[in-house]
Amino acid sequence: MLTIGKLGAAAGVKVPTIRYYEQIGLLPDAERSTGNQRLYSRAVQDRLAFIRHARELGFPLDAIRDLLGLSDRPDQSCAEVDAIARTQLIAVEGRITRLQALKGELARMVDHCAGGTISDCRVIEVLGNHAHCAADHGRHMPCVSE
Amino acid sequence: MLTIGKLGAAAGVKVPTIRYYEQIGLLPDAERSTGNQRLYSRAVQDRLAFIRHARELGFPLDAIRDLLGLSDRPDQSCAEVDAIARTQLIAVEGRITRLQALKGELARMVDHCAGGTISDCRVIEVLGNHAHCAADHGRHMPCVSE
DNA sequence: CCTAATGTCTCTAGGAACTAGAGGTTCAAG
DNA sequence: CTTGAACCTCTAGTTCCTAGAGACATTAGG
Repeated sequence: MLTIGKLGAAAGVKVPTIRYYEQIGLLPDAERSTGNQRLYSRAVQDRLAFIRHARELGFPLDAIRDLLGLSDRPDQSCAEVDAIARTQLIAVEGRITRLQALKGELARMVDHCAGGTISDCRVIEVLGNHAHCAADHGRHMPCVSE
Repeated sequence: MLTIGKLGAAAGVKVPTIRYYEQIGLLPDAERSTGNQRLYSRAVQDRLAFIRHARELGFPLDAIRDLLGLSDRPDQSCAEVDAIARTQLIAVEGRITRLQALKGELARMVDHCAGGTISDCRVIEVLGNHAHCAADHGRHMPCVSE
């Protein structure tokens, strides 16, 4: 059994964040030592690692709660998880595309910067170009940039 | 010239968010009509679209402020700009790396989920397992954050 | 065994980036 | 000229943490 500090170090999550996750029900109420300190099993460590990764990758806590809820009821069909994962996959691909455009522009600036000025900075155009958008906000809000 | 509502619709940003961006200095104080309503040029629309995209990609407002600064001061010497661009370039590369890791994991989840039940999916393991991380944050090191 | 350092406890408050609401004003269509 | 949508300011709430205060618990060294 791990103390909260060890757990946090192992999962890369700060101690107050762990207590916060418990408070909002994302982690179960921890067992306590005789001195009232929280103790955690390996299973909780996995759960926390999952939450941490999912957060890092942009899932809101509500979505994470859903995913965890699904894996807490292991006899259900995968359809729902599959749908969530597919949706997220498409969004992630769009993000990567746009980040690569931005990366290209930043790299260009760093290259061209040798001794000159930035009069030709085009970062705004690079990310302003909706052609690189994933489908997500293109559908609801038409891209009116021209 | 656009009203705030039109601008918001064009850029996919809610009206109160635009006023908030003005308040914190991310957008310039808008010109006003005779009736005191905000009016926006095409340049502001591009700037707002940029902010929106950058936010979507997970940049904090401070980083966006830096990025916008690159194009706001086109006559400035390269040293400062170069530093900002390099810093942001590293952040972008880190983001891309982690997103590619996520993409792989989501693809894994979709594969494993095909037609099965959740007990086969092992959702927590897939995202919780550090062995599949491209961005290495081993058990004892906190994940690299930007 | 005692003590000092470190870790943990609860609780409250703050911060980032919005978001929603109240109560009032302005604009544009009929 | 009226009416309803869109706008104004201001305050307060939301999400997801993060930091601090003051007190109790655990552990390594002497």
